[in-house]
Amino acid sequence: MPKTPNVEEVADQLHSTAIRLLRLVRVQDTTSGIAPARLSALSVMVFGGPVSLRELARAEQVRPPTMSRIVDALEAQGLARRTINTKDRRAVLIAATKRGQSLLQEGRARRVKFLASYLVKLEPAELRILAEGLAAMQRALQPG
Amino acid sequence: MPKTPNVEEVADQLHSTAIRLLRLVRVQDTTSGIAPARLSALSVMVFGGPVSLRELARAEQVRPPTMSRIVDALEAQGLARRTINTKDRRAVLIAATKRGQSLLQEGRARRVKFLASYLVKLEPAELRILAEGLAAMQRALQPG
DNA sequence: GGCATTGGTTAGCTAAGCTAATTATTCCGC
DNA sequence: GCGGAATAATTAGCTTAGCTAACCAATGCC
Repeated sequence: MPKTPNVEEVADQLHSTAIRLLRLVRVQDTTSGIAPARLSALSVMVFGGPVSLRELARAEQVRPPTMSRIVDALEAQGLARRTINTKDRRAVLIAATKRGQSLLQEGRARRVKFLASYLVKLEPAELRILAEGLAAMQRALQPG
Repeated sequence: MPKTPNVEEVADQLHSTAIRLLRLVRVQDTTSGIAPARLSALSVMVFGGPVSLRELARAEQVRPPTMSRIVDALEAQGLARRTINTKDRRAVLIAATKRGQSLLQEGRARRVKFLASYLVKLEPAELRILAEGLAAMQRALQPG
């Protein structure tokens, strides 16, 4: 029976491994031809559905004026669209276009495929442990 | 005996969990009063020792001119220092100052502590699985 | 109906990214 | 050991991404 690991130490490992992992997959994004901040904002719309600009800004940890210009750029590239919110005409509803959706999905698939190419080095048992650890982490990060 | 999970699916979960995790801890960096790109470059020096500008740029996936100015800023803030490399006088050696080191370590500690505050919600058995999964992931990401 | 609140944009700044061009070494071939 | 190619860094000048302050438009509430 292995001894229970120290929480701070696990957090430390987790932190640096996450950094390394994203640094690794980030290289794949250069192919997409879309700037990181825009890609990230687009991803929020694609996975969360139409959102107001404020929500989008909050999700991206950015101020509204910053997001306003990112959305300008996404619109100019035909990847997102502002639509009027009939419930509250102050707010806009921002949604990804078809093209924005597929572009994001392709980029994401590239990242995931690339990451998977590292995971195939693991034994089935290791992969299973990784999947279980991941599930535990997701529970931990859950709000509440 | 649980069945062996699908590699692509694990990669997918891993990817999105890593994104979520870093987005979560990033909030802690606002306290440090140092911009993200600088903090990240500083971290490379602190953990890897003195490096040339090119190495630093490569590590950060950035072009040399960009890194040159980040180092300018770090020097101006008294967090890093360029020293001459007597072996190759074209190149500079960039190192964190004492103050740069402690500033980074404090920031890192804040992030880790914050992350740890989520992990305490886990049962000892879950934490152990997480630690094992993490070890597997580190093996997978290892170059080679 | 008037006024505070809320959502978004505009203006104007700094920081962070890029390419192209310049300068200073180093390396290499002869 | 000299001259040219290659390499390390910086400078110049551009775009994108971040910010605050100021503004306009719609909502909401007494």
